[in-house]
Amino acid sequence: MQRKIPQSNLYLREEELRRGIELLYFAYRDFTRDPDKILAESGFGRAHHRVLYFVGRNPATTVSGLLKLLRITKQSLSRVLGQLVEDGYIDQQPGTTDRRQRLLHLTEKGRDFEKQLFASQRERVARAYKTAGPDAVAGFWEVLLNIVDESEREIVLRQIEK
Amino acid sequence: MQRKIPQSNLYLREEELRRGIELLYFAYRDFTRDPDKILAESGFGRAHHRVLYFVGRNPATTVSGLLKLLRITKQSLSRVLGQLVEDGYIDQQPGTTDRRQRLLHLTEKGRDFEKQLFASQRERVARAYKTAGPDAVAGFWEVLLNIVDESEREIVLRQIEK
DNA sequence: TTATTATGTCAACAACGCTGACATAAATAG
DNA sequence: CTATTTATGTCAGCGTTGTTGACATAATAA
Repeated sequence: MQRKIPQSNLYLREEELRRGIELLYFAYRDFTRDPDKILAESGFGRAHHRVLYFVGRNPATTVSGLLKLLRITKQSLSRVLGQLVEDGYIDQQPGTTDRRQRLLHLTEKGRDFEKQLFASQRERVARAYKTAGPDAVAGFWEVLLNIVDESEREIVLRQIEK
Repeated sequence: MQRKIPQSNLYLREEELRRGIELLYFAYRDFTRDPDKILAESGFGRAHHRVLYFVGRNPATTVSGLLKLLRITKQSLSRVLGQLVEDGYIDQQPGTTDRRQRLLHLTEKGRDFEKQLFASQRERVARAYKTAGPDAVAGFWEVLLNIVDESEREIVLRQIEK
């Protein structure tokens, strides 16, 4: 330590940190634009998207599983989940070993809708990946993962390695 | 075209696209957590943060300048900007050439507060940069920039190269 | 049997997007 | 010089989505 001061640390200057902060803001803003538009047409919002997305990715997940993954209150989740169940996008089955649980699955309608939402983001992300190239994409993942709370990283890793 | 199918395109499979989508969600969620906490203590929200941030980064910007950068309605902006002005975080001066304009500046109070907010994100981002390394960071920027709407990329580039 | 857990529900509140309508002062065009 | 456009502000209302707090039920676990 203290031996050599690597010039590469220049990328840790305020300027570069602000660049990351700004790009994260702008990218996230536009990243949510396409699905938001589709959702609005069906009378849903971004929160519905998340539930559809993660139920689709984690079939037979439970309510508490979703709560841990999303880190929102059960009241918030209950509102959107209830609507999705009522409108036939998600279906609930009592757990087999623990009958208090509600195992969540997308219905066919839910799968179709999720596909549509995914497609709207897929294009944007695929284009960005293609333009930037595989090495950049690896860096993109790496930095994002390290921005996640350390206490959450386990959960996130388990999710993205599905 | 069609000659060789590069195996590197594997990184464009659904799995890798979903990984980006998920990491973007989790990282953004946690990325906003620290400032949100500080903001709440002062009775502000995320929207106030953005205004403070971009006024700080673009001294003497105008209301319409902010509107173009943030892409929200003037009514939304007006609400938060008004509070920040009233509470003494931002100060308005009539434009010199065009007296209809309100040139926006952070006050000292505003600068102090913005520094505090920035510090809370700086740590997180700096740690992520350090862990991932400079090449990863370059990729992170590159992919994020390409996720931004093409029509907005000019504006974003101008911003991040300040 | 008692305590804990998984889930749900009712109510209220705040932040922050949005639309729509109207107002004023200053700049600019004809 | 008048008419239009521009920069900004304001009032009112609405929808989504997060929050807290309190209470309820059924099933599991101690």
